[in-house]
Amino acid sequence: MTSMSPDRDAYRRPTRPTMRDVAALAGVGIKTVSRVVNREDNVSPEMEARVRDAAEKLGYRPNLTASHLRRGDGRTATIGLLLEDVANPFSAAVLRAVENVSSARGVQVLIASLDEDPARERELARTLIDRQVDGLIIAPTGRDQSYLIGEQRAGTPIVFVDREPRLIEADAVVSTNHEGALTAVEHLTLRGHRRIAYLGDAPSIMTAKQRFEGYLRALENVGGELVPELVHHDVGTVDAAYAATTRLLGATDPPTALFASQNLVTIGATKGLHRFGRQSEVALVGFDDFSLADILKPGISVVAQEPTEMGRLAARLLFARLDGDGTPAQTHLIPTRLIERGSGELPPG
Amino acid sequence: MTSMSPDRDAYRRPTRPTMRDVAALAGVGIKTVSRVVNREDNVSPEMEARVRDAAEKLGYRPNLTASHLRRGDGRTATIGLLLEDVANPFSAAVLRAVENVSSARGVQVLIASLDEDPARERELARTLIDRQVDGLIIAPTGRDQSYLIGEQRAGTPIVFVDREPRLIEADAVVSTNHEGALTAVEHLTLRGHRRIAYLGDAPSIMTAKQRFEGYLRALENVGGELVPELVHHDVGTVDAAYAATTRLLGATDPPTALFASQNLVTIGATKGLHRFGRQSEVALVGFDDFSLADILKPGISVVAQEPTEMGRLAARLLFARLDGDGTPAQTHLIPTRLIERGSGELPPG
DNA sequence: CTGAAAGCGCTTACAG
DNA sequence: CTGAAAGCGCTTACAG
Repeated sequence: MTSMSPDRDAYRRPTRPTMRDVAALAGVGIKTVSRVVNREDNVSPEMEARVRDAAEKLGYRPNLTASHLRRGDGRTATIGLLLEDVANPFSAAVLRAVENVSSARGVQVLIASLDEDPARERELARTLIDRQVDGLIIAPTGRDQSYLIGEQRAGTPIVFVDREPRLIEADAVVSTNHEGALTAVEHLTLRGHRRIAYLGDAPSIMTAKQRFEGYLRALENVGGELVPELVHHDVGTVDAAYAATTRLLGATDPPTALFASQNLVTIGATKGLHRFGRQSEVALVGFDDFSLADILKPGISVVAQEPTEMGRLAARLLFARLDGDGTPAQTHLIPTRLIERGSGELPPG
Repeated sequence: MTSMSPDRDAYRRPTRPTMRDVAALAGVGIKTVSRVVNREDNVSPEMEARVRDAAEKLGYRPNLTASHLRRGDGRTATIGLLLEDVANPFSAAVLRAVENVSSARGVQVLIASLDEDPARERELARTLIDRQVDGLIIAPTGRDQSYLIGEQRAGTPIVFVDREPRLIEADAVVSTNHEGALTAVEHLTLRGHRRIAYLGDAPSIMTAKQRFEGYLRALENVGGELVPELVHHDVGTVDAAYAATTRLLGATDPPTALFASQNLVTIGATKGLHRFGRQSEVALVGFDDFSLADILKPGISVVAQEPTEMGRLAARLLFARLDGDGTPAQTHLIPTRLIERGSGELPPG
């Protein structure tokens, strides 16, 4: 005999031993090997020893993919996680929390970044479902997730994180975006600021829109009016925020305070302020906390989110569905928390 | 007829339509459905239309898991990625780079964090391989990866990233740890520092050991001697580094400079220096760059790594193996780069 | 251009 | 306690 499973010599990938090979070497039926591999009862110690020896000798490893295909529940012990950008600290914290909950259950996580591309969102969601993930956690980027209704009905639970579902009913875990932004900007108006600039993502992104509306509400509450020159939408990166801040500071009538609607934007704004030495003159409150915000001079005041808590809850909700939870879908609001560190407490010019 | 694939009504998961269901509805053979789904040639437009209609009507989605099982090459278009902690910015950057290369090839990424737990490393590596990943990229935590030799021989290519393989020959992509640390500490000795503290991970971690050796070499080069009180091993988190820095600063004969051997440690040391207002007196050079290091006062000088480049190269090497590359395994050294920002240029007290 | 039969590696459902 | 047969959803290898 020259090789196991001889028919497969033509394939590029070297042959791996199968249960059949182990059974043949041990001189037992394939079902007995299956029993030993799966630690089922009703195997004599002698049989078990023979099977284990043979498996060891061949370097046998079970093919989980084949096993899942045949198993009754159709489960693969894999979930999919679609986030904006896994390299963003917020997304990375969500990912890590989801991983922790999943790994405690022996479930693996397939991840992908969407980069604000709705076409990519649909394609990746479909691909993951076609790969038989047991469930999906998604921070959607498009304005319509109705394409997931069929999958949901077909039994794949879907949980939204960070951003709410649109045109589909599903569990969701999101920050109190409107209230958080309102709190942040009120913190500035309370100190007398009226010329408060807004820096944030395109309002097509729901969270950005909600935060912008919180900003508007805070202005309204003090009878302030929207000053178009102070509003910068489509600012979603460190560089864009830096550039926008530079422009704002160079204007004839610059703002006395900035509200930055997400972590990268806050960092870019901070860099802009430092670049022109204005960090102790122009106030700044950011949405979402970030590393070292407390060490800068002044410290950066933020409305902090709870990405770890959000990821953990999203994963728990998903597994609850997989465990049979049939209660109506619900949106879970995770409160934000104002952290005063100095930059948000600076008085107007 | 009340349901498709009637035998499966007993299972918890609602039934999904299969190729058989589509074939039955379209009134064609299952192989014709397979041809249409896989966009093979030799299908009449009429047949194709009937199949597409039926698939659409049923909401049919192909089961990629079953497809992979039967396909000749045994590939699943999935790779595994095992990193220290996906929430660490270094790991997150590696992950994102691997994802970019993979997604361009239509390959999905299964990720997991190892948390410096060798048992977890072995278990997760095995699990991923049992799930039929096409290849594995790993930043190992244990001191022995010989357990992977069998898998490697059986055809699963393995590429190491950040940390070199031990007791197995495989491709690797690592930073010039020794040289980088040497450069960092020489940068300090050149300015006259002799009492230079070391803060870093347990030397059982190869990269930490190499960086520590670079530190030692730099001291030797100026005839300096190792001062045990200045060496803090087993410092791997922000909090631990903060605590160690606090102790160092409170000593009767404190160091004039610090070398921090990774990003979290540098951040913790920075916090410690700021806490006691010593950031402009005690010099600091960190290994691995981090966000906002340039905005702090003084800016934090670092020896920067290239996590994005490392992840990209690791993924490319893996796919080259999958494409048949049979050249000997090689370790690729990615140079580090000293960035002067102020903290590393402070003179000795 | 089309489809029936066999099989991927495993588990289920039985029979002994 | 053990194992032969059938089948998970699909593709391969053929035959027409």
